[in-house]
Amino acid sequence: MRHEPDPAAFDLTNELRLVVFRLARRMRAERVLDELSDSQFAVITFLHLYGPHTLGAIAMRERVSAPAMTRTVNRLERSGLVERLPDPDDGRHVLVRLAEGGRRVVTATEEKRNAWLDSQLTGLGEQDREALARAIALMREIVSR
Amino acid sequence: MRHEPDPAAFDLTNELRLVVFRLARRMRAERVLDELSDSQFAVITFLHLYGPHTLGAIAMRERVSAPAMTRTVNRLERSGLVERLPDPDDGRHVLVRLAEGGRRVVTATEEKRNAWLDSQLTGLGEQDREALARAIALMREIVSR
DNA sequence: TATTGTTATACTCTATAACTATA
DNA sequence: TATAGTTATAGAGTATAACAATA
Repeated sequence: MRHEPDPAAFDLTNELRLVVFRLARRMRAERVLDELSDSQFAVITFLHLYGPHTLGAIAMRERVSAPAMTRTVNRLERSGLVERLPDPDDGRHVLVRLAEGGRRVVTATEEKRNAWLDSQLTGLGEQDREALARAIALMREIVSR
Repeated sequence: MRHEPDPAAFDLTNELRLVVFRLARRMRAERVLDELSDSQFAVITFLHLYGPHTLGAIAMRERVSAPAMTRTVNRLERSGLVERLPDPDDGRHVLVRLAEGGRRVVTATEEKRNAWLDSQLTGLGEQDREALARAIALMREIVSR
């Protein structure tokens, strides 16, 4: 712990927290399918990033109960966005895999959000881009610890 | 639209999107009260930032229906986190104001999140801090457009 | 008449407990 | 016996429609 608090350092922390929440909120508003709940979208995004996982692993990652994840996966399966597969190594496991429809929703949403964000970043000078790249690297390090 | 896509610019956009979502998710995990739902916490955070608002204004800001906000405010009121006040200017309005208990929850959560984030930022060099400050300014500009 | 908020009703998401199938 | 997932049940969040109070 720091014994002499540094007001400038605190401001940096506090403002980073605020702006990250606000930007995340703004980007989340860029949607492709309004019918898809946040929980459902979080699952297909996770599967798109990290590949097929067992139902329990997804539930743990999303910090919801197994029954809640069972229902979320049921909805996604009925909508054709994910598939259930048997695990050849352990008959108790259910592997959940992104289906073609799910992949399309995730990529279309990513494209829409990137397009919005990109439009906000146009016209940035080289120094701004470098600062942003450095800040992104710092934030990546923080979240991957 | 850009006719010759710039791969480096795209990477910057894409990685900013990803890291902002991840950092927001990680910070959101730093909680004070597990019993408080996301909707409830969003309301008291909004009231803390922007002061008392009518029920309808909060519902619009949070993009939920008025009946949904009525119920959320009911819970918060029963928990002693907010208060309903009459609007002297318009008898149809209900002003919702953060109560002392709500203020404590918001500030304790902010402090916990800032403490976590600050601990992740310790040891940063001057150049990193400058890059971060510049990136924060850029992101603030984006969200306030 | 139009607006603000609440109540009525129905559906979704969530959790805990009980159950089934597999290890 | 222990573990992974599903089903049963109940509580909370959400929406639309109908209503009461106020402008």
